[in-house]
Amino acid sequence: MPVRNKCCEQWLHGKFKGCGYKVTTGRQAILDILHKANKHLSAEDIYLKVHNIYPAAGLTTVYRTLEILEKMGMIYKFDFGDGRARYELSEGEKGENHHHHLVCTNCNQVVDYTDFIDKEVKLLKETERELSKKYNFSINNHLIQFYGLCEKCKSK
Amino acid sequence: MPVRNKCCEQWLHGKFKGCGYKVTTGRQAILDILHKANKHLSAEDIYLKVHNIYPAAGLTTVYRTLEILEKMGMIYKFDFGDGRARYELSEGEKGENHHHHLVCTNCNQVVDYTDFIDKEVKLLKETERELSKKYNFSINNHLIQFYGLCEKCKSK
DNA sequence: TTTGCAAATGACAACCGTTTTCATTATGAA
DNA sequence: TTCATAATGAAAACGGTTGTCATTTGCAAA
Ligand SMILES: [Mn+2]
Ligand SMILES: [Mn+2]
Ligand SMILES: [Zn+2]
Ligand SMILES: [Zn+2]
Repeated sequence: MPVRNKCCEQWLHGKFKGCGYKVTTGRQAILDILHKANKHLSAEDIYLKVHNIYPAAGLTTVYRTLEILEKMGMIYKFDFGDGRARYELSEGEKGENHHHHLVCTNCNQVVDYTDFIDKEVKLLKETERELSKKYNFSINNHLIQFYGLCEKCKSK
Repeated sequence: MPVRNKCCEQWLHGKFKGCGYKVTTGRQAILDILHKANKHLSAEDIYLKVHNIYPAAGLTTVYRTLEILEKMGMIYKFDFGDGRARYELSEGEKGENHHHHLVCTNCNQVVDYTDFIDKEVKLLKETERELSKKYNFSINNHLIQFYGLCEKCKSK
């Protein structure tokens, strides 16, 4: 029953109840792990960490919780090409933590970047608008990843 | 032994031999399917089509051929989130067929677009340059996908 | 053309991340 | 505290992909 982010508990309860979900020990532990992690965790990564502080937890619950958290918009799910999904907190309903990725195709290291997003965002918005019109899509998200070799890998 | 793109055969032979690969009936059939397909095919899609014109072919060979074609830069491999990889011809070494995608999150329809790429390319190049410098990455590819609802799905 | 050998192949099994099943347990409203 | 129901964990199932291995094929050399 370890809940680190006491501040969020009220908000969490409200958010979960609003969606018809119960706030359980396992779910709190998983959210806590995601809050403390600054990396892109796989389901198993999360399972192992949760298991440390709450040994009764099972991998199935991790998958189920991640599924509803994604559905609620609280986390993002990514595929970096290594055969397992990665998860990352979106920091709220509006995705305040939205960013893009730099992926090393050799060692799978992933770098978040937000530095150049301002310029990008302008063009993305425009592109979204034009694409929406032309193809009759209602666009509500995008994925941008750059692939290459990280510092270590390119020097080999 | 059905080879539709006779024109490419010479070039194909050279390209394969240059990489130390043999030109086999199965490989030709797979490349032929990819040439004629204007959609994003899964390994099984390709297997079924190949099987029609060359019944001896097996799924394993499809996977193996796709792997070397990707390594050679002749095809792109994509993940649109439905649990299976999709493949698409890159039309040559330099990837002349590079484009971006619009993905319907409801029915998984995928639309290629190149219309607005010119403007995008300019910014992408700049972003790549800055990211390369800042994070010491050598960038050689990118993935851009917009997610939303297609015409049919948004009207439900 | 024939030969010889390494590369390629196909049937099948194994792999592994994820999902489903089902009997048991925990949550939260009354 | 009680109770209906949602959530859970263990285990099995699932499905796309990869590995194994005996057989076949491409193709260079003779
Ligand atoms: Mn990230
Ligand atoms: Mn495409
Ligand atoms: Zn690397
Ligand atoms: Zn759709």
